[in-house]
Amino acid sequence: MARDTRERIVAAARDLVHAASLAEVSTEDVCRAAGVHKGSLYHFFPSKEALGVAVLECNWTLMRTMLDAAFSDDVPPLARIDRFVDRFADRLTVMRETMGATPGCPLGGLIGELVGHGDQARTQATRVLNAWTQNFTDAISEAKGRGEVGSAVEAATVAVRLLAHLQGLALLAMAYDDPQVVLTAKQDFRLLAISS
Amino acid sequence: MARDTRERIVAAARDLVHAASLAEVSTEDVCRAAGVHKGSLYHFFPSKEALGVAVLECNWTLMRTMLDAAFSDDVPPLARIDRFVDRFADRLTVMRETMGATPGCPLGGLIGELVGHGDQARTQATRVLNAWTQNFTDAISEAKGRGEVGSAVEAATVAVRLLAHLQGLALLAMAYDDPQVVLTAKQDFRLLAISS
DNA sequence: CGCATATTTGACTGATCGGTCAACTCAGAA
DNA sequence: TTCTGAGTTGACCGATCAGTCAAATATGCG
Repeated sequence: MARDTRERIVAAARDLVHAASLAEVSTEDVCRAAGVHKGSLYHFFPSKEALGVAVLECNWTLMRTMLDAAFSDDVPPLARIDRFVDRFADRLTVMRETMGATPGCPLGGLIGELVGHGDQARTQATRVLNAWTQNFTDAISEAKGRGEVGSAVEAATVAVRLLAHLQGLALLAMAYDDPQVVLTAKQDFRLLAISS
Repeated sequence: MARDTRERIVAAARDLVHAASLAEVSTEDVCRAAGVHKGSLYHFFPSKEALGVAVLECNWTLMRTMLDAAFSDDVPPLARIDRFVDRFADRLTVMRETMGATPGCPLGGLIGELVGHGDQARTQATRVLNAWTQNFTDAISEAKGRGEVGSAVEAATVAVRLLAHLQGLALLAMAYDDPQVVLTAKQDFRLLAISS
């Protein structure tokens, strides 16, 4: 019927997978939700795993959009990080209302699942993590130039820790069904970034 | 044949689940690995989900042992935390050699999966997280009494952040297939605990 | 229009899933 | 010795799984 079939499949899969996991969602579930038949799914994707990679790519595009908006340089670098945390928490809150429960990080959860699934999936997973880290690296680097964080700080190293911290908070937010848990990241990031 | 059948089932399930996820492991896989028949599994467990809860319980017992050893008061409180991180990393390293890849946290991964699976599972998951957090809370509280961390620090609040940080680092360790990633927690914990 | 290609259909496969069941074994109590 | 009940067996169930395929249809181009 339409040219957007592939996108509809990925979008449906994204929602279902985010509410559970790739392994818990069947290709038939995805087809039903997308209003599409099995053959169409396998016309666009060679395997379920490939669909999973496409979902990760889709989630990364959405995250990329959020990152670009939050990290734009209309405010000082550390404020950008705060802004990102706020929006990340907002998104968890919205999703909590949409589904019945707080989901985890749409990237972290899928990455954890795909990492043990072959080379392409693993490569894609680390690529996404590296790209995400880069946003933090840039912001911290700029803050360092402004003297807002100690000069002994190595931006790239700290950035990895910030990403890890956010991922862990997202897991706890899911476990306690409380998106607000991640907001503490705003203070925590400063503590992790200030000294080396 | 033996009275330890239930334990063999749980142990087999634990290994398989830790190397992948509960959803990716079938009851037949578990039975094969445990040298047991389907009926025996369902004699001890009413459902696959109940088996998952038992695996979480088993992993928690193992973690409890590690925690008791690491947090014994023969060294100052902050050193206990360091010791725990070292042993946690050691365990990931051993498991990396056993399987082909670095696994995530045996508790964190399963908790993330069980949280969306009904009341009993969710309750168990939060109970484990709370009990784990308590170890950090006690150590920080004692360090506070000794003046090793700022008096403005609320131990319980900081403890949650430490656990979150460790969980996030475990995810990244899995993604990058490098258990050493979690070792940075030793420095990070100090930064997170020192001020409030 | 006619033709080639891209997309969609929907029935189909063989394997595997979680779970059930009646029959069987065997240790221990009376 | 007999009885009992926990533990074990292995075949079996209906449902669902990921994936296939030939035929039908839509689309875009000359």
